[in-house]
Amino acid sequence: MAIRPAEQLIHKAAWLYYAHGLRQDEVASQLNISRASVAMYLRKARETGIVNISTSTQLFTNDVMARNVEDAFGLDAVWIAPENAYLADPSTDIAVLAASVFLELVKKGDRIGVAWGRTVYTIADIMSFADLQDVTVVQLCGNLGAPYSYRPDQCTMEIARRLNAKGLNFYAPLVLSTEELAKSLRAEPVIRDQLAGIADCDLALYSVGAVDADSHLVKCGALLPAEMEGLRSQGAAGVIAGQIIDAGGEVLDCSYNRRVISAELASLRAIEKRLMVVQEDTKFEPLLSAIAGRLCTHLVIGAHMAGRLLQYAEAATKKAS
Amino acid sequence: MAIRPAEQLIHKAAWLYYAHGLRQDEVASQLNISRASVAMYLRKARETGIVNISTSTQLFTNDVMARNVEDAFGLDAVWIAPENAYLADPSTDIAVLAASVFLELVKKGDRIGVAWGRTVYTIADIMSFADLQDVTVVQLCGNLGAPYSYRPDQCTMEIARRLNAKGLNFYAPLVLSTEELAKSLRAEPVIRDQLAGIADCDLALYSVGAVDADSHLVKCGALLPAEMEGLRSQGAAGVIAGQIIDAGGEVLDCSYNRRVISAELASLRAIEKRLMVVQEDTKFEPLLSAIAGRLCTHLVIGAHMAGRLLQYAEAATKKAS
DNA sequence: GTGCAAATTTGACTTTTGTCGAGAGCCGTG
DNA sequence: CACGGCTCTCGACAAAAGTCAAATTTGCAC
Repeated sequence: MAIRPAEQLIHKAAWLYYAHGLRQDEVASQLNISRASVAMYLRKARETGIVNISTSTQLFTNDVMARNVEDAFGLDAVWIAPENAYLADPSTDIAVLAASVFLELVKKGDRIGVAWGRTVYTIADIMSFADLQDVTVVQLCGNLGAPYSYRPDQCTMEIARRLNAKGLNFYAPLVLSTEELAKSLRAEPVIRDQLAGIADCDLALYSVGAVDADSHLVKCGALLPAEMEGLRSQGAAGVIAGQIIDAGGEVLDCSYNRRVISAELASLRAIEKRLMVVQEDTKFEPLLSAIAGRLCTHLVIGAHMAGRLLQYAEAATKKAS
Repeated sequence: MAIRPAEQLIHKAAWLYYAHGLRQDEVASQLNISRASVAMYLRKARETGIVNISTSTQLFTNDVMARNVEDAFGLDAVWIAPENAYLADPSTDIAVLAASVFLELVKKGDRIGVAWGRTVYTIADIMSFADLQDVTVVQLCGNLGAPYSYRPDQCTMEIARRLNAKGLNFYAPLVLSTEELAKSLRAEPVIRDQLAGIADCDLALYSVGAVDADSHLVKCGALLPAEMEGLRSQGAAGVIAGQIIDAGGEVLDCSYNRRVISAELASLRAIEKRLMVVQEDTKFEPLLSAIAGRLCTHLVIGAHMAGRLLQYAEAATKKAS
């Protein structure tokens, strides 16, 4: 794509307006266009990441509670969205915060792994645009036709689009009907390369799923409610990138997991920054499992969840002493 | 400085407005303050770097001319401000561009070396605020009481202030009256550490000075016009961080240079990214010397200067063939 | 060339934002 | 405790930015 003249104009308008601080009508007269056009160009500039407006997330890290959670669970960084707060929809607040944190963690040239779920898609949806060069977004797990609009490949592609980055999709289903087929598929060069490339990521973005009938795996038909219940009694504690993990944060030994095409937990752990975002309060145990399995170094949660984590940590300390 | 309640409010207002996209009156009602206060908080948020508005400098790197200059002189990156352009004051444009480029090059945790001069001070003055954590700004050369408001230490401190970074000043004059004194001073632990720390910088920001009666060195009384003229006939071609360099970009062997307290050129060359900004068209030869001495890897200049550079490169190529 | 659809641009209008002086609250001081 | 000096806050007005339907241009197939 060559630099179209329109693009040039957007750049110039954005430059004069944001860098030089001219008013829209001044920009308009400099470029010999109407002010309305300038307004439109500026909107496009914001939407395409030519200008970047980012707010510091300091407010949320400076929180004493965040520090405590970091210390108690040995995490690199924790952000806590105040839930009692002044917003209509508190769960959106976590996603907005997560999007800001995510953008703050991304560096030029990074390779980013993205998993799938309602949370991740919400983040992708509200994330502002940026113009990162040389960034690659890779999908962490296979695809699943979802009844909703957030399929794994869509999460990946949407985030790639927002960052002006390259998106790398997984050309495989998340779960297959037999273990043999899954094994063969994993051996396919295309898939194998994709799986191997996951460990090279600099940053991962995912949430953790609950093991219940409301799970996406159930809603998307990958598992029946009864199967899910069965897995739970076998020790299933959470869902990471489409895989079932136990309370220790390890892959549960079950047929389902063997039929899944997804990132190996070892590959995920090889990623330096693992950003986990948890919106729902019901995901307390799944989150504990993920932390236990060292699947998360950076965490974005709500104030209530943070409270529960600290309470849990305190109880554990007391018992130990 | 503890987090004052006002600061907290600024953060919240900025967060609701910029991250959540609420209108000012909505923010006002959420926080139970008047809309006028919100507007004021938002201005403060922008001024203190709590929110960051940055425009992509792509427009200027994508320029064909910039690419040509990069290739012709083996530079890592070149930005060219269009001088024929739509702006009242073209020389400001270079400084504004330089400030944007500078902010784009700075990374968290960086150590930044800053020299001194009208250009550098102009950049510091128009640079927008940012909230970089763990950034250190160090002064590249000794101090000089200037008749203007841009003393070396002020350049350093102003940039540090804008970045919300730590500023490290040089507690020494730029030039001493005897070589012996300069030598002793350089051996002082405080000064020695400072000088040694320069090579550890990740980024340097400086301009190059001309060898004439208009030079800062003359205006600030470090050198008499006649002395400057004398140095010129001895091969002086430019001024870098208060030192005289020859056409090859090496330190000129002269008494003045031996009396100066400033970064060694070898230390400067050890800095990965050396951002040089040249506003005045008269600094053509000095710039060539600086490039010859590999004192610049990243360059911000005006279109006219770029034209002269390319013309020069072309002539040199022709002569060679 | 001609006609049509899509994209772009514009002027007029509405909404949102910036600004300023007045007034309220706060604190150390005489 | 009254007094200035200080900062913070507010209401009202002016300025700027966003929006939309209509007009214009552009691109393209025929």
